[in-house]
Amino acid sequence: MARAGLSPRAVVDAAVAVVDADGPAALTLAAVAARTGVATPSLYKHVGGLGELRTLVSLRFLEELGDVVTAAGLGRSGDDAVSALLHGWRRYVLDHPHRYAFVPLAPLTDPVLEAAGKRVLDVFAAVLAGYGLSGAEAVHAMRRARAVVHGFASLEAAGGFAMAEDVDASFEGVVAMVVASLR
Amino acid sequence: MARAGLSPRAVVDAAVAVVDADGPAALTLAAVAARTGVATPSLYKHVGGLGELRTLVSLRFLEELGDVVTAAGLGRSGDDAVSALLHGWRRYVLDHPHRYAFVPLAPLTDPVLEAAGKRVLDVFAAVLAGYGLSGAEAVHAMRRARAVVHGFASLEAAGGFAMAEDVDASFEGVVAMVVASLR
DNA sequence: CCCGTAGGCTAATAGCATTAGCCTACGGAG
DNA sequence: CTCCGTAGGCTAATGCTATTAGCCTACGGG
Repeated sequence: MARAGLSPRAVVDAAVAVVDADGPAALTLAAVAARTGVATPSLYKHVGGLGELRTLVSLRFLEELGDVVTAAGLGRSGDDAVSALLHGWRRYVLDHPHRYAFVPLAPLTDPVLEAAGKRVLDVFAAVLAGYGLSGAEAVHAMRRARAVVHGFASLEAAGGFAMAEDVDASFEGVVAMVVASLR
Repeated sequence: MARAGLSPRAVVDAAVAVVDADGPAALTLAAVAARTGVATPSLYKHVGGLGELRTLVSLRFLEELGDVVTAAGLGRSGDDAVSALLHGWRRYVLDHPHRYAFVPLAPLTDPVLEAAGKRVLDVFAAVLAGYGLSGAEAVHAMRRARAVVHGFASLEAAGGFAMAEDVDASFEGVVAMVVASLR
Protein backbone atom coordinates (compact mmCIF):
# COMPACT_ATOMS: atom_id res chain seq x y z
CA MET A 1 0.00 0.00 0.00
CA ALA A 2 1.79 3.11 -1.24
CA ARG A 3 1.65 5.81 1.38
CA ALA A 4 -0.09 9.05 0.62
CA GLY A 5 2.49 11.10 2.50
CA LEU A 6 -0.05 13.23 4.28
CA SER A 7 0.62 15.66 7.10
CA PRO A 8 -1.57 17.99 9.13
CA ARG A 9 -0.51 20.79 6.82
CA ALA A 10 -1.43 18.80 3.71
CA VAL A 11 -4.82 17.95 5.19
CA VAL A 12 -5.51 21.62 5.87
CA ASP A 13 -4.36 22.45 2.34
CA ALA A 14 -6.91 20.01 0.95
CA ALA A 15 -9.59 21.39 3.26
CA VAL A 16 -8.89 24.89 1.97
CA ALA A 17 -9.19 23.63 -1.59
CA VAL A 18 -12.56 22.09 -0.75
CA VAL A 19 -13.80 25.34 0.79
CA ASP A 20 -12.60 27.41 -2.14
CA ALA A 21 -14.18 25.05 -4.62
CA ASP A 22 -17.51 24.24 -3.02
CA GLY A 23 -18.07 26.57 -0.10
CA PRO A 24 -18.00 26.27 3.66
CA ALA A 25 -20.82 23.73 3.93
CA ALA A 26 -18.88 21.33 1.71
CA LEU A 27 -16.02 21.03 4.18
CA THR A 28 -16.48 17.47 5.34
CA LEU A 29 -13.95 14.83 6.24
CA ALA A 30 -15.26 12.69 3.40
CA ALA A 31 -14.59 15.46 0.87
CA VAL A 32 -11.09 16.07 2.19
CA ALA A 33 -10.37 12.35 2.15
CA ALA A 34 -11.54 12.07 -1.44
CA ARG A 35 -9.37 14.98 -2.47
CA THR A 36 -6.29 13.55 -0.80
CA GLY A 37 -6.92 10.04 -2.11
CA VAL A 38 -7.26 8.46 1.30
CA ALA A 39 -10.00 6.76 3.29
CA THR A 40 -11.88 9.02 5.68
CA PRO A 41 -10.64 7.46 8.94
CA SER A 42 -7.04 7.92 7.84
CA LEU A 43 -7.40 11.65 8.33
CA TYR A 44 -7.61 11.06 12.06
CA LYS A 45 -3.92 10.22 12.01
CA HIS A 46 -3.23 13.87 11.21
CA VAL A 47 -6.15 15.81 12.62
CA GLY A 48 -8.30 15.30 15.68
CA GLY A 49 -11.58 15.31 13.83
CA LEU A 50 -13.85 17.59 11.86
CA GLY A 51 -14.07 20.15 14.64
CA GLU A 52 -10.34 20.47 14.94
CA LEU A 53 -9.94 20.63 11.17
CA ARG A 54 -12.39 23.52 11.08
CA THR A 55 -10.38 25.32 13.71
CA LEU A 56 -7.17 24.74 11.77
CA VAL A 57 -8.78 26.10 8.61
CA SER A 58 -9.88 29.15 10.59
CA LEU A 59 -6.34 29.54 11.83
CA ARG A 60 -4.96 29.35 8.32
CA PHE A 61 -7.31 32.05 7.06
CA LEU A 62 -6.72 34.25 10.06
CA GLU A 63 -2.98 34.03 9.50
CA GLU A 64 -3.40 34.91 5.85
CA LEU A 65 -5.54 37.86 6.79
CA GLY A 66 -2.85 38.84 9.25
CA ASP A 67 -0.29 38.79 6.45
CA VAL A 68 -2.54 40.91 4.27
CA VAL A 69 -3.23 43.61 6.81
CA THR A 70 0.35 43.67 8.01
CA ALA A 71 1.57 44.21 4.46
CA ALA A 72 -1.07 46.87 3.96
CA GLY A 73 0.04 48.79 7.01
CA LEU A 74 3.76 48.68 6.28
CA GLY A 75 5.29 51.97 5.23
CA ARG A 76 2.09 53.93 5.67
CA SER A 77 0.65 56.05 8.41
CA GLY A 78 -2.43 58.05 9.28
CA ASP A 79 -5.40 58.07 6.94
CA ASP A 80 -3.32 56.36 4.29
CA ALA A 81 -2.62 53.40 6.56
CA VAL A 82 -6.24 53.12 7.69
CA SER A 83 -7.40 53.14 4.10
CA ALA A 84 -4.87 50.49 3.09
CA LEU A 85 -5.83 48.26 5.99
CA LEU A 86 -9.52 48.42 5.17
CA HIS A 87 -8.92 47.95 1.46
CA GLY A 88 -6.61 45.00 2.09
CA TRP A 89 -9.20 43.31 4.27
CA ARG A 90 -11.94 43.78 1.73
CA ARG A 91 -9.71 42.53 -1.07
CA TYR A 92 -8.86 39.35 0.80
CA VAL A 93 -12.53 38.60 1.33
CA LEU A 94 -13.41 39.33 -2.28
CA ASP A 95 -10.53 37.22 -3.54
CA HIS A 96 -11.72 34.28 -1.45
CA PRO A 97 -15.42 34.75 -0.80
CA HIS A 98 -15.98 31.21 0.42
CA ARG A 99 -13.31 31.52 3.06
CA TYR A 100 -14.76 34.33 5.09
CA ALA A 101 -17.26 32.13 6.90
CA PHE A 102 -14.29 30.49 8.60
CA VAL A 103 -12.60 33.67 9.72
CA PRO A 104 -13.40 33.72 13.43
CA LEU A 105 -15.16 36.75 14.86
CA ALA A 106 -13.82 36.21 18.36
CA PRO A 107 -10.39 34.66 17.87
CA LEU A 108 -9.15 35.63 21.31
CA THR A 109 -11.57 33.22 22.95
CA ASP A 110 -9.85 30.17 21.42
CA PRO A 111 -6.32 29.34 22.55
CA VAL A 112 -5.46 27.96 19.11
CA LEU A 113 -6.54 31.15 17.35
CA GLU A 114 -5.43 33.61 19.96
CA ALA A 115 -1.96 34.42 18.65
CA ALA A 116 -3.08 34.90 15.06
CA GLY A 117 -6.03 36.97 16.20
CA LYS A 118 -3.85 39.14 18.36
CA ARG A 119 -1.58 39.74 15.41
CA VAL A 120 -4.48 41.04 13.31
CA LEU A 121 -5.77 43.23 16.12
CA ASP A 122 -2.31 44.59 16.76
CA VAL A 123 -2.22 45.91 13.21
CA PHE A 124 -5.46 47.79 13.84
CA ALA A 125 -4.00 49.18 17.04
CA ALA A 126 -0.76 50.19 15.37
CA VAL A 127 -2.50 51.92 12.49
CA LEU A 128 -4.73 53.86 14.87
CA ALA A 129 -1.92 54.70 17.26
CA GLY A 130 -0.87 57.69 15.18
CA TYR A 131 -4.10 59.52 15.98
CA GLY A 132 -3.16 60.04 19.61
CA LEU A 133 -6.39 58.65 20.98
CA SER A 134 -6.72 57.93 24.67
CA GLY A 135 -6.87 54.30 25.78
CA ALA A 136 -10.64 53.99 25.78
CA GLU A 137 -11.03 56.11 22.67
CA ALA A 138 -8.53 53.89 20.86
CA VAL A 139 -10.57 50.80 21.75
CA HIS A 140 -13.77 52.41 20.52
CA ALA A 141 -12.05 53.45 17.29
CA MET A 142 -10.76 49.94 16.75
CA ARG A 143 -14.21 48.52 17.25
CA ARG A 144 -15.63 50.97 14.75
CA ALA A 145 -13.07 49.97 12.16
CA ARG A 146 -13.54 46.27 12.76
CA ALA A 147 -17.32 46.50 12.66
CA VAL A 148 -17.31 48.49 9.48
CA VAL A 149 -14.90 46.35 7.51
CA HIS A 150 -16.32 43.07 8.73
CA GLY A 151 -19.86 44.18 8.03
CA PHE A 152 -19.14 45.52 4.59
CA ALA A 153 -17.01 42.58 3.51
CA SER A 154 -19.41 39.94 4.73
CA LEU A 155 -22.40 41.65 3.14
CA GLU A 156 -20.57 42.11 -0.13
CA ALA A 157 -19.23 38.55 -0.21
CA ALA A 158 -22.73 37.23 0.44
CA GLY A 159 -24.14 39.22 -2.43
CA GLY A 160 -26.01 41.55 -0.12
CA PHE A 161 -25.49 44.67 -2.19
CA ALA A 162 -27.97 44.05 -4.92
CA MET A 163 -28.43 47.55 -6.28
CA ALA A 164 -26.63 48.64 -9.38
CA GLU A 165 -24.63 51.40 -7.73
CA ASP A 166 -20.87 50.95 -7.75
CA VAL A 167 -19.78 48.98 -4.69
CA ASP A 168 -16.24 50.35 -4.91
CA ALA A 169 -17.64 53.83 -4.52
CA SER A 170 -19.68 52.70 -1.53
CA PHE A 171 -16.53 51.35 0.05
CA GLU A 172 -14.67 54.61 -0.50
CA GLY A 173 -17.48 56.26 1.42
CA VAL A 174 -17.05 53.74 4.20
CA VAL A 175 -13.35 54.44 4.43
CA ALA A 176 -13.96 58.17 4.49
CA MET A 177 -16.54 57.70 7.22
CA VAL A 178 -14.11 55.78 9.40
CA VAL A 179 -11.29 58.21 8.80
CA ALA A 180 -13.52 61.16 9.63
CA SER A 181 -14.46 59.51 12.91
CA LEU A 182 -10.84 59.49 14.03
CA ARG A 183 -10.34 63.22 14.48
CA MET B 1 -52.96 7.65 17.83
CA ALA B 2 -53.73 11.12 19.17
CA ARG B 3 -52.76 13.78 16.68
CA ALA B 4 -50.15 16.31 17.57
CA GLY B 5 -51.97 19.10 15.81
CA LEU B 6 -48.90 20.48 14.11
CA SER B 7 -48.79 23.11 11.39
CA PRO B 8 -46.01 24.76 9.46
CA ARG B 9 -46.17 27.65 11.89
CA ALA B 10 -45.92 25.35 14.91
CA VAL B 11 -42.93 23.59 13.37
CA VAL B 12 -41.18 26.91 12.85
CA ASP B 13 -42.05 27.90 16.42
CA ALA B 14 -40.37 24.76 17.68
CA ALA B 15 -37.37 25.36 15.44
CA VAL B 16 -37.02 28.85 16.86
CA ALA B 17 -37.11 27.40 20.37
CA VAL B 18 -34.35 24.97 19.44
CA VAL B 19 -32.20 27.75 18.03
CA ASP B 20 -32.75 29.98 21.05
CA ALA B 21 -31.96 27.15 23.42
CA ASP B 22 -29.01 25.45 21.79
CA GLY B 23 -27.76 27.62 18.95
CA PRO B 24 -27.89 27.50 15.17
CA ALA B 25 -25.96 24.25 14.81
CA ALA B 26 -28.53 22.45 16.94
CA LEU B 27 -31.33 23.13 14.46
CA THR B 28 -31.96 19.65 13.15
CA LEU B 29 -35.16 17.93 12.15
CA ALA B 30 -34.56 15.37 14.88
CA ALA B 31 -34.38 18.09 17.53
CA VAL B 32 -37.54 19.78 16.26
CA ALA B 33 -39.35 16.46 16.15
CA ALA B 34 -38.32 15.68 19.71
CA ARG B 35 -39.53 19.08 20.87
CA THR B 36 -42.89 18.71 19.16
CA GLY B 37 -43.33 15.11 20.33
CA VAL B 38 -43.49 13.66 16.86
CA ALA B 39 -41.37 11.29 14.77
CA THR B 40 -38.87 12.99 12.46
CA PRO B 41 -40.49 12.00 9.15
CA SER B 42 -43.80 13.46 10.30
CA LEU B 43 -42.34 16.93 9.95
CA TYR B 44 -42.28 16.47 6.20
CA LYS B 45 -46.05 16.77 6.24
CA HIS B 46 -45.62 20.42 7.19
CA VAL B 47 -42.26 21.46 5.86
CA GLY B 48 -40.32 20.46 2.76
CA GLY B 49 -37.19 19.41 4.60
CA LEU B 50 -34.38 20.82 6.65
CA GLY B 51 -33.39 23.31 3.98
CA GLU B 52 -36.85 24.75 3.71
CA LEU B 53 -37.21 24.86 7.49
CA ARG B 54 -34.01 26.88 7.68
CA THR B 55 -35.37 29.31 5.15
CA LEU B 56 -38.62 29.63 7.07
CA VAL B 57 -36.70 30.31 10.27
CA SER B 58 -34.72 32.98 8.42
CA LEU B 59 -37.97 34.46 7.21
CA ARG B 60 -39.38 34.54 10.73
CA PHE B 61 -36.34 36.37 12.08
CA LEU B 62 -36.23 38.77 9.18
CA GLU B 63 -39.86 39.65 9.77
CA GLU B 64 -39.23 40.20 13.45
CA LEU B 65 -36.30 42.42 12.61
CA GLY B 66 -38.57 44.27 10.22
CA ASP B 67 -41.04 44.85 13.03
CA VAL B 68 -38.28 46.11 15.28
CA VAL B 69 -36.80 48.60 12.86
CA THR B 70 -40.20 49.76 11.70
CA ALA B 71 -41.22 50.47 15.26
CA ALA B 72 -37.92 52.22 15.86
CA GLY B 73 -38.39 54.51 12.90
CA LEU B 74 -41.98 55.47 13.66
CA GLY B 75 -42.47 59.01 14.86
CA ARG B 76 -38.83 59.97 14.50
CA SER B 77 -36.79 61.68 11.84
CA GLY B 78 -33.26 62.68 11.04
CA ASP B 79 -30.43 61.73 13.37
CA ASP B 80 -32.95 60.60 15.95
CA ALA B 81 -34.46 58.09 13.56
CA VAL B 82 -31.09 56.79 12.38
CA SER B 83 -30.01 56.31 15.95
CA ALA B 84 -33.21 54.51 16.86
CA LEU B 85 -32.94 52.20 13.86
CA LEU B 86 -29.37 51.22 14.67
CA HIS B 87 -30.11 50.78 18.37
CA GLY B 88 -33.18 48.70 17.62
CA TRP B 89 -31.21 46.41 15.36
CA ARG B 90 -28.46 45.92 17.90
CA ARG B 91 -30.98 45.29 20.64
CA TYR B 92 -32.72 42.58 18.65
CA VAL B 93 -29.45 40.79 18.05
CA LEU B 94 -28.41 41.08 21.70
CA ASP B 95 -31.79 39.88 22.89
CA HIS B 96 -31.52 36.79 20.65
CA PRO B 97 -27.85 36.18 20.01
CA HIS B 98 -28.35 32.70 18.62
CA ARG B 99 -30.78 33.90 16.02
CA TYR B 100 -28.56 36.23 14.12
CA ALA B 101 -26.81 33.45 12.20
CA PHE B 102 -30.12 32.86 10.44
CA VAL B 103 -30.79 36.44 9.46
CA PRO B 104 -29.97 36.40 5.75
CA LEU B 105 -27.37 38.84 4.44
CA ALA B 106 -28.80 38.86 0.93
CA PRO B 107 -32.55 38.38 1.37
CA LEU B 108 -33.41 39.83 -2.01
CA THR B 109 -31.82 36.89 -3.77
CA ASP B 110 -34.36 34.42 -2.38
CA PRO B 111 -37.99 34.73 -3.50
CA VAL B 112 -39.23 33.52 -0.11
CA LEU B 113 -37.27 36.17 1.77
CA GLU B 114 -37.58 38.96 -0.73
CA ALA B 115 -40.66 40.71 0.64
CA ALA B 116 -39.48 40.67 4.24
CA GLY B 117 -36.03 41.83 3.17
CA LYS B 118 -37.47 44.64 1.13
CA ARG B 119 -39.47 45.75 4.12
CA VAL B 120 -36.33 46.06 6.24
CA LEU B 121 -34.43 47.86 3.53
CA ASP B 122 -37.32 50.23 2.97
CA VAL B 123 -37.04 51.36 6.56
CA PHE B 124 -33.39 52.23 6.00
CA ALA B 125 -34.34 54.11 2.88
CA ALA B 126 -37.14 55.97 4.62
CA VAL B 127 -35.00 56.98 7.54
CA LEU B 128 -32.26 58.27 5.24
CA ALA B 129 -34.69 60.01 2.91
CA GLY B 130 -34.81 63.05 5.14
CA TYR B 131 -31.18 63.90 4.40
CA GLY B 132 -31.90 64.83 0.83
CA LEU B 133 -29.22 62.61 -0.64
CA SER B 134 -29.08 62.00 -4.37
CA GLY B 135 -30.01 58.54 -5.64
CA ALA B 136 -26.49 57.11 -5.68
CA GLU B 137 -25.53 58.88 -2.48
CA ALA B 138 -28.56 57.41 -0.77
CA VAL B 139 -27.54 53.93 -1.79
CA HIS B 140 -24.02 54.45 -0.51
CA ALA B 141 -25.36 55.81 2.77
CA MET B 142 -27.64 52.83 3.15
CA ARG B 143 -24.77 50.46 2.58
CA ARG B 144 -22.71 52.25 5.19
CA ALA B 145 -25.48 51.96 7.74
CA ARG B 146 -26.12 48.31 6.98
CA ALA B 147 -22.44 47.40 7.05
CA VAL B 148 -21.88 49.17 10.34
CA VAL B 149 -24.83 47.76 12.22
CA HIS B 150 -24.44 44.27 10.84
CA GLY B 151 -20.73 44.23 11.56
CA PHE B 152 -21.05 45.58 15.06
CA ALA B 153 -23.96 43.38 16.03
CA SER B 154 -22.45 40.17 14.69
CA LEU B 155 -19.10 40.85 16.33
CA GLU B 156 -20.73 41.69 19.62
CA ALA B 157 -23.07 38.69 19.56
CA ALA B 158 -20.11 36.41 18.83
CA GLY B 159 -18.19 37.77 21.78
CA GLY B 160 -15.71 39.52 19.54
CA PHE B 161 -15.30 42.58 21.76
CA ALA B 162 -13.11 41.12 24.45
CA MET B 163 -11.64 44.26 25.96
CA ALA B 164 -13.06 45.69 29.13
CA GLU B 165 -14.14 49.01 27.61
CA ASP B 166 -17.87 49.68 27.62
CA VAL B 167 -19.47 48.28 24.49
CA ASP B 168 -22.44 50.63 24.79
CA ALA B 169 -20.06 53.55 24.55
CA SER B 170 -18.44 52.01 21.50
CA PHE B 171 -21.84 51.71 19.87
CA GLU B 172 -22.64 55.35 20.58
CA GLY B 173 -19.46 56.17 18.72
CA VAL B 174 -20.60 54.01 15.84
CA VAL B 175 -23.93 55.79 15.65
CA ALA B 176 -22.23 59.18 15.76
CA MET B 177 -19.90 58.08 12.99
CA VAL B 178 -22.77 57.06 10.74
CA VAL B 179 -24.76 60.20 11.47
CA ALA B 180 -21.74 62.39 10.76
CA SER B 181 -21.28 60.68 7.39
CA LEU B 182 -24.76 61.79 6.31
CA ARG B 183 -24.11 65.50 6.03
C1' DC C 1 -73.06 7.70 9.22
C1' DC C 2 -69.58 7.20 5.92
C1' DC C 3 -65.51 8.03 3.76
C1' DG C 4 -61.57 10.65 1.79
C1' DT C 5 -57.71 12.75 3.12
C1' DA C 6 -54.52 15.03 6.24
C1' DG C 7 -51.42 13.86 9.45
C1' DG C 8 -49.47 10.66 12.01
C1' DC C 9 -46.46 6.17 12.03
C1' DT C 10 -42.53 2.45 11.00
C1' DA C 11 -39.15 0.65 7.91
C1' DA C 12 -35.49 1.29 4.84
C1' DT C 13 -31.69 3.81 2.45
C1' DA C 14 -27.83 6.65 2.24
C1' DG C 15 -24.27 10.04 3.82
C1' DC C 16 -21.78 11.63 7.51
C1' DA C 17 -18.28 11.31 11.80
C1' DT C 18 -16.05 8.53 14.78
C1' DT C 19 -13.79 4.43 17.11
C1' DA C 20 -11.46 0.00 17.13
C1' DG C 21 -8.36 -2.90 15.52
C1' DC C 22 -5.44 -4.74 11.85
C1' DC C 23 -1.43 -4.60 8.56
C1' DT C 24 2.53 -2.87 6.27
C1' DA C 25 5.87 0.48 4.51
C1' DC C 26 9.66 2.91 6.05
C1' DG C 27 13.61 4.51 8.40
C1' DG C 28 16.96 4.04 11.88
C1' DA C 29 19.92 0.85 15.03
C1' DG C 30 22.87 -2.69 15.14
C1' DC D 1 22.24 -5.53 5.14
C1' DT D 2 18.88 -6.91 8.13
C1' DC D 3 15.67 -6.38 11.67
C1' DC D 4 12.06 -4.17 13.92
C1' DG D 5 9.13 -0.49 16.00
C1' DT D 6 6.05 2.72 14.77
C1' DA D 7 3.66 5.98 11.82
C1' DG D 8 0.36 5.92 8.60
C1' DG D 9 -2.48 3.61 5.94
C1' DC D 10 -6.72 0.24 5.77
C1' DT D 11 -11.56 -2.19 6.69
C1' DA D 12 -15.37 -3.01 9.73
C1' DA D 13 -18.69 -1.44 12.80
C1' DT D 14 -21.59 2.05 15.36
C1' DG D 15 -24.56 5.75 15.64
C1' DC D 16 -26.62 10.04 14.17
C1' DT D 17 -28.50 12.57 10.52
C1' DA D 18 -31.91 13.47 6.43
C1' DT D 19 -34.93 11.65 3.30
C1' DT D 20 -38.33 8.52 0.82
C1' DA D 21 -41.88 4.99 0.66
C1' DG D 22 -45.72 3.10 2.15
C1' DC D 23 -49.11 2.04 5.77
C1' DC D 24 -52.93 3.26 9.03
C1' DT D 25 -56.22 6.01 11.36
C1' DA D 26 -58.46 10.15 13.28
C1' DC D 27 -61.44 13.58 11.92
C1' DG D 28 -64.39 16.65 9.53
C1' DG D 29 -67.56 17.54 5.70
C1' DG D 30 -71.24 15.40 2.63
